[in-house]
Amino acid sequence: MKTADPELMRAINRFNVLDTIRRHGPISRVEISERSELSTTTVSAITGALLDDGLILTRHEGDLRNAASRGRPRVMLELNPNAARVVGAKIAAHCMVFAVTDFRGEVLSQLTLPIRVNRQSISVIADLIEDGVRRCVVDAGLVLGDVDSICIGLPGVIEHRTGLVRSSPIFRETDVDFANEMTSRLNVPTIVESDAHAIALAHHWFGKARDLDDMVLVSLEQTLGLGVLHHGQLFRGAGGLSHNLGDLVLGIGPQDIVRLSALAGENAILGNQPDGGGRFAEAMRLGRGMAMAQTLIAADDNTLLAAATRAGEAVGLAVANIVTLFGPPRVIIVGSSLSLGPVFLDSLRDAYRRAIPSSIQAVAELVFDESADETWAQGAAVVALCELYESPWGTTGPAPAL
Amino acid sequence: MKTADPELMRAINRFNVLDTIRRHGPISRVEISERSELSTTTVSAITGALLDDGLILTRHEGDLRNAASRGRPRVMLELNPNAARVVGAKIAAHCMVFAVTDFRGEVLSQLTLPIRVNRQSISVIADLIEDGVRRCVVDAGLVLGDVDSICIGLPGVIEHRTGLVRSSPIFRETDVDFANEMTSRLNVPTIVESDAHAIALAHHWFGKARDLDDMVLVSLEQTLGLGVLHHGQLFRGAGGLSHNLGDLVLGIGPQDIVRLSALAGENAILGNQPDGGGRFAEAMRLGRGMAMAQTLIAADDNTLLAAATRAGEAVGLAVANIVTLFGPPRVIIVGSSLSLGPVFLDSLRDAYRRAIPSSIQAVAELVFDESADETWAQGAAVVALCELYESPWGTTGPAPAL
DNA sequence: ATGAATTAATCCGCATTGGGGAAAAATTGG
DNA sequence: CCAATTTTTCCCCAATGCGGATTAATTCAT
Repeated sequence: MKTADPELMRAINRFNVLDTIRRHGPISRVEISERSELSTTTVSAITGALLDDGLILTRHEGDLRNAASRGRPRVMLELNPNAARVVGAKIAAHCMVFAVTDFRGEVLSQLTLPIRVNRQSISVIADLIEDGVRRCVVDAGLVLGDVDSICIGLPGVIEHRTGLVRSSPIFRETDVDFANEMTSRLNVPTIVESDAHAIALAHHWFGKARDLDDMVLVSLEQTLGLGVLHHGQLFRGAGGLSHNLGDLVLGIGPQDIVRLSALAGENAILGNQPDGGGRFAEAMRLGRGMAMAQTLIAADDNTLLAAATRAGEAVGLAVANIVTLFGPPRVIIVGSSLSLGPVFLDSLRDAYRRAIPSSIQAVAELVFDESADETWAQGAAVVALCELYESPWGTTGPAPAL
Repeated sequence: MKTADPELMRAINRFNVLDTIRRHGPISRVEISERSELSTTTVSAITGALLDDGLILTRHEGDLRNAASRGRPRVMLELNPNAARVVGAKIAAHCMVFAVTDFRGEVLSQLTLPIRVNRQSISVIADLIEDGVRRCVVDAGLVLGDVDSICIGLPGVIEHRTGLVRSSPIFRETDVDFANEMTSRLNVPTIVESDAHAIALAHHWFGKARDLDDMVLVSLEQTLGLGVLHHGQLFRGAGGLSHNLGDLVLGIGPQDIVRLSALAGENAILGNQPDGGGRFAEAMRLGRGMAMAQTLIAADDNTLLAAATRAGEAVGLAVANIVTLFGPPRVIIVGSSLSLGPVFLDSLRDAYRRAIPSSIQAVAELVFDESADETWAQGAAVVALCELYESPWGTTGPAPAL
C-alpha cells in the first residue's frame, strides 16, 4: 500500500476539486466547498493553484441562483479547455474512429476510417492508426506536439497497466506491447485500453451513467466486452486487465462448451447462415453486417430471426449473471448488435427477467444505448484525460517558485 | 468521496503499521519502516501511539537476524492479544459455531452447537445465537463486557453495511435487520456478514491467501457463496451486499432456467434421489448428509456418483466464469461439498480446464481447502477485527491529554 | 448618493502530519 | 573503558487543512 504523506493528501483534494468543477460545469467556490465537503479556505487555496497552473478559468457571469441576491457575487470556475489535448481512438475490425478532444473531453475533430484492419499485420495496423491520429490532429488545427496523451481503445483482453494487448480479434499475434509501439511512433505518451472500458467511461462522463459512481456496461460488438465502474473507478482485474465477456460459459453440450461468443458474437449471429455463410460475407467485410441483418429481419427472414432471438436470450442470461455478481444499480448495454432491433432486445429483456433472481430483481435497471462510433473514441480520450487529472501537476510538491 | 485531512493521513499510516505488525509477527521498528516505506521517525511516532493505546507490546528477545550483531539491539513489537476480544459465529442450517478470539484473531474458546435452526423463527434463532455467544464467552473466561465486537456469519445475501439479511436459507423472512436485533440483545456492537466473506478473510489472515491481496473464494455449502478480495479488501457489491453464487444461471432448458444451486447445491446433490428424497432426510436433518454421501460414493452408489459428477461439472464452469470476470491469481474453493471426494473434485477440475479460456489459462490457480467449522467462525471474528483495526482509536484526534 | 446589510473570497494563525538530520541509547569488540 | 555500530528518539522544517477574522463586492433602504 502506498504511504500517506501530505503530497497524497494534496493530490486527493486537488483531484476532488478538479473533478467537481468538471462535473458541475461553471461552479462557484462556495458550491465546490459544499459538494466536496472541504472548507472554503482549502477550496480557495486549491482553486488558486489550479488557476496558476492554467487548468481552470474564471467567469464572471452565469451565477444561476436567485438573480436578485445580495452580497458579493460568486465567481464561477470552469475547466480550461486548452489545458490539454488528447486523442482517443476506437479500433474495430472494419472501422477506425479517432477523436481529438480538449481538456473537458469535448470533441474538437473527428475522423472515421472505414478500413478493414482485421488480420492485418501489427505494423500495418500501427501504420493506419498513426496516420489516423496525425490526420485527426491536423483536422483539429493542431500539431502532434500539442497533444498530451493518446489512448487507443481495442476489443479483446487488454492489460492497461502494462500496455499489453493480450489478445484481440484484430491482431494476429498475442501479447503485443502496443502502447510502447505507438508511443515510439508518435512520440506522445500512448496508452491502450479495452474499448468496453472506454465507452464505459464515456457514459460516466457524458452519457447514461453521469449520476452514478457504480454501474456495469456490456458492449456487444464483434467482441463482447464488459466495463465495471466501482466507486467511480474502472474495476480492472487483479492484473489490471480487462474482461472478455464472450468467453463466459453459458452451458455445456454433449461434447463441447457453449460460450456466449458462440451465441451472441457478431459472427455467430451473422455468420452461421444456412447458405454456407456466404450471404453476409461481403456485407460483413464492409462492416455493414448488422445493417443488412436489420433489413432482413424487417423482412421476416426466419433464420436471422432465430439467430437474433437466440443471441438476445444468451445475452440476457449473461447480464443476469453479471448483476448477480456485481449488483450494480444500472446496466448499460451498447454495441452494434443493438441494431438488430426489437426481436433481439425483447428476447434479451425476457431472458433477463426470467434469469434474474427475485431477491435482487429491483437492484439493477437495464438501459440500452446505441452510441455513435464517435462516442467510443471520445471514451478513449476520456481514459487518457482521467490519467492527466490524477497526475501530479506543476504546483504539487515544493512551494511554487516566486 | 471523503475529504483528505491530516486525520485521514494518520489513520492510513496507523493502519499500515498495525497491519504490518499483525502480518509479520514480532517485528522491529526498522523493519516496519522498510516494509511500509514510512520513515523511521514516523514509524517511531505511530508505534509510540499504539503502545500508549495498548494495542501493541514490546518484546526484548527474539531478534532473529545474525545473533552476533553489533549496535543497539532491535526491540520487537507485536500485537497485544488483550487489546480487544471479539466473537465470531458461523450459522449454518444444521449447526452453529462460535469462536472468541483475541486481538490477533487467535481463538480463545470455541463452541459447536449441532442444532437445526433451519426454518425456525427469527426470535428462536436469535435466542440460540445469543445463548451460544454467551456460553462461548464464559468458556473463554470472560464476560460479555470484555467483548468489543461481534460478527455473525450467515449464508445468503447479506448487506453488511446496513446489517440487513436480505435473504438467507435459514430465515423464513427476508430483509431482516439482524445486526440491530443482536446488538440490542447482547448490548455489544454486532455486525453481520456473508459466511463466504468471513471464510475469505480467514484465509487472507491465516490460510491459503496469506500472501495475496487479490483472490477469489468460492464456498460450497448449503448455499453457494463467493468472496472477492480486491487490493486487500472485500469487494462488496455497489450496495455493500454479498453475492449469491447459487443464483448464477448455467443454462436454459426447454422451459426453465437452470441455476447453479439446482445442480451443485447441497439439496441438489443429496436431495434428488430416486427413492423420493427420503433416503437422506434423516442424515441431512442432522447435518450429516455429506458424510453419508461420501460413504455411499465409496460404495459406488451410481445415483450419487452421477449427482456428484454433475455438481462438480457445474461448479467448474461457474469458477471458470468467475475467473473470466475477475482474473484472480488464486481461487480457493471451500465448503462441505468438497468432502464428496475425488469424484466431485476431478469432475470440477476437468470442467474448469475445458471451460477456462486459453488466453487466461495461466492466470489463476485452483486451491481446495476443507476448513474446519471453527475456521469459519474465526473468519467472522476477523471481519469484526478488521473494523476495529480501521476504527479511529484513542489518540487519533486532538493531542493526548498529558 | 450614501450607508447598512449581506454574501463571497482571502488572510492569518494554529494544530497536525510526515520527513531529514542530529543526538541519544544500547549494544559488541578490542 | 573507549571506539564502533546500529536502533531509536528528539528537534526542527515544510506542507496541509481548518476556524475565525478580515477584506471585497454587491443589493437594498433611506
